[in-house]
Amino acid sequence: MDYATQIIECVKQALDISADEIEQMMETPPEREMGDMAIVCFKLAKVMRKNPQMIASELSEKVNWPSFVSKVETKGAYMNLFFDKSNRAEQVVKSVLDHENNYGSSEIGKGKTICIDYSSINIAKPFHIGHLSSTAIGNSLYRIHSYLGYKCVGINHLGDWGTQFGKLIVAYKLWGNKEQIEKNSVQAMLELYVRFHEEAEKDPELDDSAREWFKKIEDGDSEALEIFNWFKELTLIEANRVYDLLGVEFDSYNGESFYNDKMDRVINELKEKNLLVKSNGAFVVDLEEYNMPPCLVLKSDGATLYSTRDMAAAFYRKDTYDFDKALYVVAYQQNLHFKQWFKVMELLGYEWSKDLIHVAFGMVSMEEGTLSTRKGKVVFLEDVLSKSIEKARGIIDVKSPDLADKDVVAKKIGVGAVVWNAVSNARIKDSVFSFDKALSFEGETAPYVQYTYARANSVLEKANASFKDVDYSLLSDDEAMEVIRMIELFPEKILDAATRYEPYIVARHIIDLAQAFNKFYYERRIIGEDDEVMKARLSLVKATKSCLERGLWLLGIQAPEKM
RNA sequence: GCGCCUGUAGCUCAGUAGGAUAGAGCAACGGCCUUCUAAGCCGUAGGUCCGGGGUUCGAAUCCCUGCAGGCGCGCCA
Repeated sequence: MDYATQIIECVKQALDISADEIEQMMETPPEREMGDMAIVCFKLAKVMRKNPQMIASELSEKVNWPSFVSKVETKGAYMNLFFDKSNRAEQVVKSVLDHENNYGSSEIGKGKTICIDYSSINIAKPFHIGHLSSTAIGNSLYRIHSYLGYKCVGINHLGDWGTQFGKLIVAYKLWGNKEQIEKNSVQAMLELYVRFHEEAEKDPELDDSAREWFKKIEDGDSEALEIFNWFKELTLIEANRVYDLLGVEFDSYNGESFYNDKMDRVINELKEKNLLVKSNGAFVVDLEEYNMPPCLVLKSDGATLYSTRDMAAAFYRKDTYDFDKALYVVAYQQNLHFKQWFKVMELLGYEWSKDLIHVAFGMVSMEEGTLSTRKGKVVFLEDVLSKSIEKARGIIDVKSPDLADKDVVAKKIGVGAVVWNAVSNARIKDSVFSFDKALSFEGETAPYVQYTYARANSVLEKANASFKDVDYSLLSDDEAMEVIRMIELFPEKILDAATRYEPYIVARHIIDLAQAFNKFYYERRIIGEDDEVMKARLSLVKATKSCLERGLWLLGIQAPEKM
């Protein structure tokens, strides 16, 4: 039984209220000096018709506190409980060391499946910094949920369908050549795309011919398909370089084109259930009753739309994976889109429509304005990563000239610093991209956590100690206790991150842990102290190291042993 | 016009399902490397929690309203 439930039991015996009510009164004090746990008595004032301060002081005497509570202090309406330090240190540190690689993991997701739709890049378009959020957040949610026992299915819902491919083929046939595309890949495709839009302004006939070529793709024309598939292949080769750098993997690359022949079910069901109405030549589902504009399902020329495809994909995923939840890690610009088709699924009568979750995130813009593929105003993610790695390498050359595997370490740090930008703040926040910020290695950053990790590792390597018969009462100093407090909180932070689909909760927490550790490291000598003290402190170092590594891993960031 | 989101230190952000004196990082200033990695640590300074009402013993947090910014609103995705 954990501390909280034991305390609840004891309080319950002295007071005639439910465990739930007691739990609501409990909280962690803002400052460590105030104790390890607090019970707030304001709420009792009304029921007991006494002032809360008196209630607190009377109650503190009345309750028969469990043995691990070493002291109870009342302060106003607060009863502050202090726990026995060695007991607590032992419980926390041991549980990390006993579960070296899975502290904080659980089985709450056992037998459940979660589909996560993330990254979802477009074919023939650059993999730019705007894709970092979806990719990094999705990857982190994948890891967090896996850690909690869920079976995850990572889906890269490729944008490989639409008239833009007609445009691209037209542009390629008019101004492109094979060598150039082979050589510059997506960059060359992007140039063709940009040129198409420039020329199409002068010559609107280009748009017609683009539509024709897209029709050819749809109809399976061999020349059209050959070019299209070639572009797709080249784009994926390039994207995979970035995914390799990021350490991101997918279980499926089924994108829009995959669902092209799976639309009938959506249309038929909507017809059967009388949800489809004709409006201005197109077919829509009316959502006025739900205070939303109509959801377009079929264009007036009979072609399907984005929503249609998403619904077809949802059916396919439910059939194939039987998910308990399906997450869509997609920018908030598409809030309405998701709200609409989720509602349509509900109207179709599928109770699992409640399991469809749009995990929205904020916009990344450039200092000079928004990103625009059409104008070619983009920053390639690969370039950002390369620059970051290069910067890390430069710092290593100065600070750790004797380090082995400099390039490997530089990669971990450089990539970590960039990924950190996407997973360290609440998803919904907009951000403006700048190299200075993206490549920051100081303060609240991944390199800071990585540095702390490497530091901890270095101590452990030098000391080379055993962890048998540790006297945990030697970890009673404030700095050690603060580290212990952070480690203790780690598991619930992971859970919190999962329920809110917010990786930043893990990120924030490992920063707090790293800060606590660095202070401990600075204030308390580890090696060279009395043998028993050293052993106790080393076990705390080891536990910290393990938590930092797990935390970084959950965010999709690697931890170098040395840096 | 309607809908959704955001507004906390100069800047970037936390603030635990209303609770104790609102916290970090960056930038600024001042300290700390003959001892375990200074990518670090300590200190100083910096706040009308956008404004105004309300609910409550108690509000950055909940409700109403105003302001500012962002996003979205039928044949793109």
